[in-house]
Amino acid sequence: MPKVRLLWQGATYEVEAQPTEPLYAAIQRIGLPAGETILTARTDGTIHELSAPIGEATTFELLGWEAPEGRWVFWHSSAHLLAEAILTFWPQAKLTIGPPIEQGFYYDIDFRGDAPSPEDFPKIEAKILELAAQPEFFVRKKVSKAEALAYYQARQNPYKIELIEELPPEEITFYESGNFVDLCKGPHLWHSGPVRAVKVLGLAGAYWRGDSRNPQLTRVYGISFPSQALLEEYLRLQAEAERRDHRLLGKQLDLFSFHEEGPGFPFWHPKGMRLLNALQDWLRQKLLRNGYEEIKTPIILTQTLWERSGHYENYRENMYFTMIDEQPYAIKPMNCPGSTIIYRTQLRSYRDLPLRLFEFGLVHRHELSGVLTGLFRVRAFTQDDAHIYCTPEQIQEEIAALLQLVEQVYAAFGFTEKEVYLSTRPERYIGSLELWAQAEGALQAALQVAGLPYTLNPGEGAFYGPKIDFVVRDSLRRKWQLGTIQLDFSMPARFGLTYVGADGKHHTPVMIHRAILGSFERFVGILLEHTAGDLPLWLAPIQVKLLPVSDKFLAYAEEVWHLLKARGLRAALDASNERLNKKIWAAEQEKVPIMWVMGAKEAAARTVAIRNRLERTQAENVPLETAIAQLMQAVQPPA
RNA sequence: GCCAUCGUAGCUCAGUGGUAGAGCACUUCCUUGGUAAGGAAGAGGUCGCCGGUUCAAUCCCGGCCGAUGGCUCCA
Repeated sequence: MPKVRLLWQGATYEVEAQPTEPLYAAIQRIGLPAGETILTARTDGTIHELSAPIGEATTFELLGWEAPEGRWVFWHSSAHLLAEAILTFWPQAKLTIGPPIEQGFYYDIDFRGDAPSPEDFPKIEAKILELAAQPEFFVRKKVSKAEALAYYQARQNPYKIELIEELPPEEITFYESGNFVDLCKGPHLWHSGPVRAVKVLGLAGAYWRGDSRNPQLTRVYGISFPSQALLEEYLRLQAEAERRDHRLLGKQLDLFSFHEEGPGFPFWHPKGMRLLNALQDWLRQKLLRNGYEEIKTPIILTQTLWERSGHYENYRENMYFTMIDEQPYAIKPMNCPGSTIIYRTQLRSYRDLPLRLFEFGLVHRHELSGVLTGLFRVRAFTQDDAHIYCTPEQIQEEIAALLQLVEQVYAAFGFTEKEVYLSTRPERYIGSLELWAQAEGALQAALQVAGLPYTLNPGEGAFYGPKIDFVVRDSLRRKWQLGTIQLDFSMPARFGLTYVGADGKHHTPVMIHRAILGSFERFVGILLEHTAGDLPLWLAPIQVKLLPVSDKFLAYAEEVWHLLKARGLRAALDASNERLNKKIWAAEQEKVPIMWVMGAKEAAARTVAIRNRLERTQAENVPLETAIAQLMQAVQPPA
């Protein structure tokens, strides 16, 4: 009898098995939890259902909830349960497609004018759990095209018929579970037993095949879990994310606002500017220490410049245009063309390279009205942009230095968990194959030297060069793409940039576009959600708030206030005629990290009582000079 | 841009075919209070904008503007 190897939770099992028997039988024979915590399997890089015959494969990696493939299959089967539940209440509904997604699943359904509403969600959820508990076995059935068509013609479902018409006739499969049958290629769970918690999340309009000329369907979103505890954890995270919404925090902390007078264009309030400036000052100093020079280029430049750069051809829909003295101009959507103009102001030698020019450049982009979202998607933003001009040989060293810089910058905000993506030459590209090979090799080598694990995205690079993208995870483990490093073989040539090499001849430099935070506006939004508004001292708009116990001590408080301001500390004074409790409460609402309470004792002894919000500590009778020195120390930004 | 929902005081929200309310914030007064909201009074809105229906519209209808969620995850 042939043997197969099973890998499960770090252990390897060998078991005798017939090629014709289903995988779950072999798994069960050695006492492993097939169909319970084991959800599916992988062999040769493809998912192998537990109910499928073992076949010729000899090694199976068994996958549970922790594996993305495990959840994928879990949610795919859950989508079938959702559809089955819905058909029991809305028998007239026509199913279309119901795939798993990154967080759950959905099913697009034509309800024929009688769609469910959120009040119906509980009964749908209850029905799904009832079906799941039976449990239902997912049985794969190969059917002929004629059978398949007949089935859906009888059910008057034009969508499924359309799908079937486009499928290769020999590859049509149905999945049966309970009384439910669905056209589906799988893969699925062996049975529905592990589905123990489910939530219908919401409804959305979606067009058949994503085309607005097609009928409008109702998309029902859902998510399911193998335990109630996991569902509750998910709901807790959702609620937490809602609580941390940067749009609410921006209002609560009085940082920025949006108005009809400028949709998608943020208005920064005084406290928001303090934060934004602290961020920019810090990064500016860091870049200057790292071999960069700062530049600033105009916001409005002639249209001919953008024609030359290629933006007019490729990016026009996102650009704003204007006329000056009857000449067409454009508002810059990117900073690179301006940077190249500064490069060209001198004859550059290879000795000048690499030349690192950074610009906190304000760019405007016409985003579709429907996608604007707080600071995350705006129509005007400030990039922490830089362009590095170097020789092809210098690429690797420059990238290595950049990787270090990126690491340091992210660490300064507590973004310690990051993912790196390397995108390589696409089908449509410019530049020589040799240059591409050298550049991709340099990026790869730099990543390897830095010991950074990365995901390869073959063919996903820009047409003008390969790139590295950085994605960080915030405190709720949500992903945010921040930085990007893009090699550019196109623009230096388009703008005729050259440098004189050691051989005395002119050469074309390579241009590295790079942003670390991406945009300051978006980054502030991410930082607010990451920290729930509890910004670190070095960024806090108000670092310390002075709370006199009564207005008898206002004079002392004002004196201290001036001392703090003179030292460049961001201090505020609560001079209101309120009780201490109220002042503390108000400062808490503002999320002020440090409060100094001062009353009779303090005024007499020239001390302060320090309340630290984040550390939840209090210190009494701290001499003023000591307190100031401590504070000066504490507000120091990271290196 | 498309679909759905929403738009009432600075903020969060309640409400009605007969020209509008609460809490917080704001102003004034009382209180001078020691670690998360002291008390009282007052002021504040052409109910997003434009048009229509009606004796009468914040409410019903249409258009526009804005916000929110979704819209390339294809059995």
